[in-house]
Amino acid sequence: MFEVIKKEGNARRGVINTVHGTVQTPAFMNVATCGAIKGALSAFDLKKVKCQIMLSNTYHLHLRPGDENVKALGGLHKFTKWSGPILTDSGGFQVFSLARLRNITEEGVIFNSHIDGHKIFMSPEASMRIQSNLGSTIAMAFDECVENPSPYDYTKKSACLTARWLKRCKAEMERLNSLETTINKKQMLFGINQGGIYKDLRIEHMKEIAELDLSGYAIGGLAVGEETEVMYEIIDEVVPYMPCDKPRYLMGVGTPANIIEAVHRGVDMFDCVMPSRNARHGHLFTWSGIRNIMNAKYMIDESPIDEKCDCPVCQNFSRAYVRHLMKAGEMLGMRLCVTHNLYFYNTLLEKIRDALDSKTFESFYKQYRHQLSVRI
RNA sequence: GGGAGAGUUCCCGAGUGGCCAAAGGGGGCAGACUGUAAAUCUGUUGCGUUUCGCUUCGGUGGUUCGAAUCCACCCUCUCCCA
Repeated sequence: MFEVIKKEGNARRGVINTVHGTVQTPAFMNVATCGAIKGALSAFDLKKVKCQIMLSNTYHLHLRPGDENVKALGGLHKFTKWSGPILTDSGGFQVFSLARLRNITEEGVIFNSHIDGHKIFMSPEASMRIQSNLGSTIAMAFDECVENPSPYDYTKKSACLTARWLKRCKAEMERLNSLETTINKKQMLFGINQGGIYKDLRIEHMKEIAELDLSGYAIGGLAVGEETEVMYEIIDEVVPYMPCDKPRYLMGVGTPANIIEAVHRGVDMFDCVMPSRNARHGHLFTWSGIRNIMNAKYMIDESPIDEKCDCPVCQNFSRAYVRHLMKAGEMLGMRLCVTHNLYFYNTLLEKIRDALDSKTFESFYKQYRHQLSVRI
């Protein structure tokens, strides 16, 4: 399933083998919450931006078009025409991010749909059933994500609940994978570490879930309010307790600098809405730093978004043109920006892998850990 | 030639004696965004020596303690009648 090929310090170069193909790690997962990259990119476009693995969302696809319908249509791969690996997030984060009125119990969570407000019940079993219907490559455990900082006692209670839920997720997934009608009978399950900003809770929780022998382990509940340095400290504390022979996934992170720092600390997988969302707002990542293409200074600038980038956008269009499209509200503007940013992220991870392959990651780390955050 | 109406800040447009440097949009400028309720949200948009001063609501003059707001004349535009 997963193999570490090379190591440099704590950083790891690996391969995940799945029924939908291999993922070279460290890897960035391209976020297609509702089955499409926001900014009008399809599965065909994902190939052009060097995407290895796509991420979609249990909650969103459950609400529409409905996971039963996706199953009837042959599963998410056939539906979206993305044939590579897909990871589905469990909906746990949505409970955290969009449910003001929610009721969390041992059994699960009741909260309101963001579309029409109707009551939704989500539980470990329900999340697993939905993800099984979607037929994703990797299913995420249904967890509770607490904001940082949260009180110690609440965080502890929550982490314990997430651990109990994980056992239910595993049991339900095994049951579903054994059914004749299941689309992907080799669906993998990743557990999620929680514990807020408390090191003892994080470690205790990680030790407990590591025993379940899942396909991979994620660090959740970070980049949700705490200082960046605190996030790095938590990663440093937790990684030693994560199984060496399983992929490590830092959920929802992050900036290019965050990713470089996390790889340095032993993380293998990432996902983040930042490259796509920020692109839609004209905020572009380059090898020289961060550029807001909407700024007036690009009005008559004929150079590409990034001179060092060989993406289709930088190979063809000027800053002035992209800026114009964005200012004019043309859909193409967003599409080009999202294309560039995802290409940049996927290339960043590719360069990280190349550096690990050639044992030069340490110098790569020193060169880029600050440079990519500079505003230009 | 006769009648009616209108001219407000970059644009549209509200304001009809003081609480008006002037609502609200748009546009401009800038910022935020981390398992996507986000093509969203926030700030700013006359000048300056900035808890205050100056200039500004078509122009000129006037009334008033005080005028974008009232009066007179002028200019421009729109519509209706000849």
